[in-house]
Amino acid sequence: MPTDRGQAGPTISEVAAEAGVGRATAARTLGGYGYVSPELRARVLAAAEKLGYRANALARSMSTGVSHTLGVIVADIGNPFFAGLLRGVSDTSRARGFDVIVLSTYENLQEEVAATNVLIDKRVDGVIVASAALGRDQVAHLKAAIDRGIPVVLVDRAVSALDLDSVVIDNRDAAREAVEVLIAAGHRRIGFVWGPPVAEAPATRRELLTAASRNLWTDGERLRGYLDALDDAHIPFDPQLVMVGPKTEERVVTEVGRMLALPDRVTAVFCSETDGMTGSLRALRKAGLSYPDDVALIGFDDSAWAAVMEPPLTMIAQPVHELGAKAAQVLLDILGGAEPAREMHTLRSRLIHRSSVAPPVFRDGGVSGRAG
Amino acid sequence: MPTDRGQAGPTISEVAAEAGVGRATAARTLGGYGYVSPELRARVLAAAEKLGYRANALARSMSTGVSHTLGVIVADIGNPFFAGLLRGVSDTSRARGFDVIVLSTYENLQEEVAATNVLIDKRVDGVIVASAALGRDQVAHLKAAIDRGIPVVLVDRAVSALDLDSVVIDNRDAAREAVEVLIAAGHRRIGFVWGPPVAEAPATRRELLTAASRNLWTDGERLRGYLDALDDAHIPFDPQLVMVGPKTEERVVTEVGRMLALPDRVTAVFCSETDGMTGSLRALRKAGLSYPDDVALIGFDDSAWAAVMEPPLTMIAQPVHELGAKAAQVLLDILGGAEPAREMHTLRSRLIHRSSVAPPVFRDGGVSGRAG
DNA sequence: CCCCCGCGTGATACCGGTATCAGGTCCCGA
DNA sequence: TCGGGACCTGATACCGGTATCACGCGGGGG
Repeated sequence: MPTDRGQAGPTISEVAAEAGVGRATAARTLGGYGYVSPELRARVLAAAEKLGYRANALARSMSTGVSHTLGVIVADIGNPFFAGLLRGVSDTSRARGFDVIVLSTYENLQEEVAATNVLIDKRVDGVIVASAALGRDQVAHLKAAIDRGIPVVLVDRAVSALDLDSVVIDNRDAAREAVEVLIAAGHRRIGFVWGPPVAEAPATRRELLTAASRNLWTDGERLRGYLDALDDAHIPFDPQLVMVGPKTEERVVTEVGRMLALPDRVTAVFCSETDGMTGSLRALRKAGLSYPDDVALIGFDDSAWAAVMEPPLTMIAQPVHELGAKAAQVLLDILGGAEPAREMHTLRSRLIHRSSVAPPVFRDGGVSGRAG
Repeated sequence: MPTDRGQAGPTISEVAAEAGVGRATAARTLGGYGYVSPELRARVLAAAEKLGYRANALARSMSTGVSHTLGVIVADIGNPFFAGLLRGVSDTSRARGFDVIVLSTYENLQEEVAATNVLIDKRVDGVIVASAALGRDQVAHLKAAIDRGIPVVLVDRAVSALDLDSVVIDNRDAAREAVEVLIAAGHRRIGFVWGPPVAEAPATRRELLTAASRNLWTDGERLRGYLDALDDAHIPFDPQLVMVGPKTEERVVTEVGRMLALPDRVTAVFCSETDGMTGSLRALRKAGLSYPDDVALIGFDDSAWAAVMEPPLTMIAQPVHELGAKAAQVLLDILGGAEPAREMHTLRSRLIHRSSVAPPVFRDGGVSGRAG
């Protein structure tokens, strides 16, 4: 069926025939390489225009070995954080002529491996990944990509077992700063809505740190920041005040409710993620408490909503767009021939002071902290 | 440099050589077509395993003509609405073995055309697009894709000039229902945070409708729903109560502020998008007003935040994930050989009644409506 | 006047798969 | 014993580009 050919659009040979020149001449003209006399060039261009010629990028990639496509692997494309990051990646790569294939892993390493294979098969030029990998035994898929000559840049999460460029924010500092603000306001019973899914609640600080190292890099860093601030203020660590387990809003509600019901209850809560903040707010309401007087609040991931809450919430804003943009830039530079720096590019987050932090109030019949 | 070959991974020929069989035999084994004796099959498989063979999807696409890749064109990948939609697309297409290239247009038709061309060039098997196109003169790029045999499915926005499958929500009904709720509560001065960028504020209902037809389909539908509800209740339309122009949060703040400052001020506000609601909330606070008593509020695009506001907000929840999933499903079915239905698949949105709607209060020295 | 060189063009070998088809082997029946 | 057919296997022509190279033609120098 010659009609089928019309379907998929004209090829370079058809343009050449139409223009009455050789295939190679048409190819040189349309491909923009080699020399073609102005006269023939004009004829080819006219023929291409007439036929509506568009180069087949697949065929081009076959012979050049470059696809002008980047692969991006994130936990969840539907999460506003990753959506913003993706926008950063997408904006800067499009500006340099690259397109993006996005794959979500839902924090599942199997999916991450599968995603990597898909990208290898599709011969992307480079990969940006927010990896869930931790130990040396979990990075084989990324190593495989690199071995095949596909540069990999990590984003949002560093992976110590891999010596790669990674673009992250100062998670530890950000968490420490937030908790310091809480401490400076006089709080000593500070709950932490954390949430890596661990087998059982860690009882000691050591167990907690172990759990942290077995989980997402960002979570580990934020926990360390929390601990840093406590240590500096000589506030003893209390395992009852950190929530572990899946970070669903429902669980946050019950867990924060628990911390609020403790005899020596929490007077401040620090949330490690957006869902943490909305969950905490529900828990507060359920307990008939309000902020900032009954409990002070700081959370990760600012949004337009946080600013219109009454009172407005003090939040940590991550530079989501820049995170993605920088990752793309580093990767594109490597593709452009730059030597990989294999370093950690740390972007600064920003603590936005609004009105959800106030000093703890000492209620009748109870002391809300050991502050003296 | 034979080392370069090692870089990109082994080819089928190398596997064949390693296994000591012909290229075609290795291809049949690895490609899973034709017949190969168990013995040779085992040898090929072993060789492939040993060499770490992965098929080059580009080469495969070249000869089969299918890329197992879908193209998705949205306004803004960073927008939570599209991010959720994209997740729906991505989930269902991955389940069927398709991957996704995402392009953002930022509501710019030029970008949409460019995006379409990129997808044509990369030979995607199908396209899902939330198009900004309106008239017959703005759909050439989509027609071109279809002419080349690439099926197109519209999502979120229908395009009347194109007879295609489109997956949308009941925008008009949703808007009408929301405004009806406001009217039922006794409101007659109902502001509409709308927002298509029009040259100058339309003074009449007719001008407004004209403006609507020159803008995003969803916006037009929502405007009609607003008007429907007003008509049914015999409430005269007042152009002062609908905000036009770019829907940035800043503009919403000033525009809603204006409506609030009117002599016969607004007692309820209906917002056509997330930014509309946060902007309205800021405007309220600025005016020293609160909801639901001073002004009732209903907005589009529910989020976890709307539920934790105090009082919680009554919102319209769009089935974002389903929107994307359904679009992907329709497209994939067409790719699977199904005849395009060329119909409008309308998904139901849900009005979530919370506590931001109350009857208007009649204040000292002024009547807030003509309700008697 | 002829040769050589350079320029412009077209023929062609890739890239790495798919898919068709020719041909070799082996077995069976006449 | 020989012919025919079924069954495997491998050679090869695509897909649509890129890039190398050979060739023909024209002009300038010896």
